[in-house]
Amino acid sequence: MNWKNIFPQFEPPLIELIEKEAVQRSFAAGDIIMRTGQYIKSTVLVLEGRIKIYRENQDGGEFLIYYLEPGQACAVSMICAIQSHTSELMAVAEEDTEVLMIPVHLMDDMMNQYKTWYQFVIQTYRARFDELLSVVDNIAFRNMDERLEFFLKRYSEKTGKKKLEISHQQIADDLNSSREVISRLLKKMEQRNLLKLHRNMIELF
Amino acid sequence: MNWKNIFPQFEPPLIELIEKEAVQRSFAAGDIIMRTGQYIKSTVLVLEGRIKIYRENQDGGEFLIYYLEPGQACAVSMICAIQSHTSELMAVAEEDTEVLMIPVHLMDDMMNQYKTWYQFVIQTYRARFDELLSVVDNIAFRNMDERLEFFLKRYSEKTGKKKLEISHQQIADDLNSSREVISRLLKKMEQRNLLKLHRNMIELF
DNA sequence: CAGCCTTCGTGACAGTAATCACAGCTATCC
DNA sequence: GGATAGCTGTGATTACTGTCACGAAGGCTG
Repeated sequence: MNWKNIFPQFEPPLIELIEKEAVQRSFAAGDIIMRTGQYIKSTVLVLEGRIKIYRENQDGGEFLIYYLEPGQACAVSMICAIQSHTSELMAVAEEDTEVLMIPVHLMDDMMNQYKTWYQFVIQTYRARFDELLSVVDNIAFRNMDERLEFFLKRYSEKTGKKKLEISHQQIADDLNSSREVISRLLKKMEQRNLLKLHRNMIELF
Repeated sequence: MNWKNIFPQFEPPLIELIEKEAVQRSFAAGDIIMRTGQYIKSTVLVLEGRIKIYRENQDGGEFLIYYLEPGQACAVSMICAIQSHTSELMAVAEEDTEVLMIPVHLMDDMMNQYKTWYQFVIQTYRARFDELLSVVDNIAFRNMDERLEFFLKRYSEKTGKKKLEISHQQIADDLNSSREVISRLLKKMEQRNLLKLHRNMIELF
């Protein structure tokens, strides 16, 4: 696929280098791209699809941090890559996903030689840091009802759809809550005329 | 003061540059170093003392993110600096504090020219990102009692003391909880023989 | 010493969310 | 069509936390 349209900001020599050295790879929906504690060998750029980045704790609980979309990159994989650390996060393909994997050992040179790459990396750091901060905001200051509204809004923006094909259980998992709580809150939102509930689908107004 | 000992990893030409261009500044305990929404003009390196970085919400709630110690730098100020964004966090001197302020406009060149600076910045990003992640872990997965234990442990490590001079109210603020809750939990911990309570002081065992 | 402020202890109550229990409903697969 | 599995709705109960109320104790100041 023609990935240059997805990263139009990259300068031609950088594109050439990536073309030569990077590996393109496909993941099916549900595939695990990176798991907690795994050693990182590549920086991941998303070309197509959607990747869910989440935190996992020992007793099976999970917690959504953010989604990665085409044109975005995994900040963790960059930072870890540069320092050869392991990842502290899980990454799973939410849809069928295409990524470009750039070997770690190229990172240093790329940072030095290609201004557009350097800017992209800095940009990525900041964006992820901000998203992480807004996650903290939400769990620290908001109740589940507000967090749920925020989640649905974000999900709709990310997928570009008003009809969200997602089950209550999945939402509960992402918010580290339980299905019953989410069902009840959704019901209340339906009564407030913010949305309409269907099977396996939530229609936002 | 001789700050070179605090950043021994910097290469000599970088030290010269900083010596020439950076401004050293003192803050008294309690001074606000950076406030939410403020435009950032300098990157802050901590020489002495301790800076508390926290998030503030509209109704006066606050939430501790992390502390900065001598030898550390504010990742936010770096990212924001490079991109001329505003800060989303508050920074307050917890003790009398000395910092070095490096004007924003030098950042790009420093990143390109000084390997040790580049590494320091990357290192800082990663460290702050990780700390932020552990904050998320705590509020997402842990109850107040565990969060309190974690807080006390971290506080003790950061100050290097077993006798923490801090009031229940201050702890409650940092954890975005209330004084009564903290008092009760501390009492329980005292009964479990983990610590001893005094006025304005908590003695860890 | 008397007044005052801050800190701390504790009981009572309320609201949020997690958990358990169970029932109905839809879709799919033999 | 009947069995089965997954999704949804709802009540009852419980645990945790935040809020209100009030009192006691320590320390500071005039």
